[in-house]
Amino acid sequence: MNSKTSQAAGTGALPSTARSLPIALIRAREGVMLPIRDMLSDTGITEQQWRVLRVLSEFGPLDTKTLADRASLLFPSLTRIANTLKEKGLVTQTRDKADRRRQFVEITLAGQKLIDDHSDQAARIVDRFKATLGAENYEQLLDLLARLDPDNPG
Amino acid sequence: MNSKTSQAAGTGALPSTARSLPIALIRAREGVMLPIRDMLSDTGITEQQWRVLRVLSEFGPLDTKTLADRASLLFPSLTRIANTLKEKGLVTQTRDKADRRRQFVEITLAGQKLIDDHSDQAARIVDRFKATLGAENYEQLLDLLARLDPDNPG
DNA sequence: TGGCAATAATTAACATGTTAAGGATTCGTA
DNA sequence: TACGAATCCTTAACATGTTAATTATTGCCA
Repeated sequence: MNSKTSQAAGTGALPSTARSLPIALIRAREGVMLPIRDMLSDTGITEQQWRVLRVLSEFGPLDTKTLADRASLLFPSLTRIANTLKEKGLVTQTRDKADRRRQFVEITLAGQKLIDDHSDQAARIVDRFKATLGAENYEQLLDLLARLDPDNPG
Repeated sequence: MNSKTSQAAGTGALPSTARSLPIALIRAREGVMLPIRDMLSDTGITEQQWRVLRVLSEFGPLDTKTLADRASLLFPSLTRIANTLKEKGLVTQTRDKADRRRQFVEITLAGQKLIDDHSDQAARIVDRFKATLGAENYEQLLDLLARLDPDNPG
């Protein structure tokens, strides 16, 4: 035990771990992902793979960089995930003919079907959290979180 | 591209991935951890190892279960992290004599020194985020995040 | 007291996060 | 037009996240 435990806000000292922002973010993410992982458990895909499919479904075929950006994944992760999804037949990957360094990823019919088959259930999960916090708080939470993202225009 | 893109709130449809709570949580965590990882880069320990040391420093010796709880780590992760920290001489581990299944973890002097040597810098990082959002918003953010944690008494 | 359920922790196996290094291709420009 | 810098992506290596199986110990109770 040291001398820096549970201070008031803004004192320039470290907060108690119980009021730590990183830990709070982890716990919240854990709570939010729980029902989503549960929903995905019978599909055999992970939350990250689901995220990639969702982005592709929303925006259409994307180059790897844009896809990584919108799905919030690092390149090395995306490389592996794209390979996995290809093996599962949920996406296809084609090389850009104009710039042979670039790749385009596109969702397949099977991939789109997986999204369609679960979008209602996913929407209910979102609505449940919205109800938990109240619509107004939910929107403000999204805004506050966005302000912590350095890549955000805000 | 499907038909379920960018709906108003509470319509029962999936939101655009740009307003997705899981993605917002990931991005925010990314933004918050960036300066912390930066601070830790010269110590050779990870953010999770830092979290474990912080909890031990705050609460004193803890059994593995309580430690996992307070540091928001799963058991398998904690097992590995505890071994790593032991090898680095930052914690010690002792078996409970009353119940030989249980282990207690305790921070060492070297571990405490690592915390002390960085607590000012860590506190400045926290204060910067507090200033970014404003103290009031910062506290509300912590409260909203806590309400998404199922293990929370709220 | 013998045996089975419950608990604490570890191990295993696989996916992802993270940083650094390496390949392939393109671009800019001297 | 040759060549070095920049870009896109992959691979490598290690740490963590996640789920399931396993081990060791304790507790319960017939």
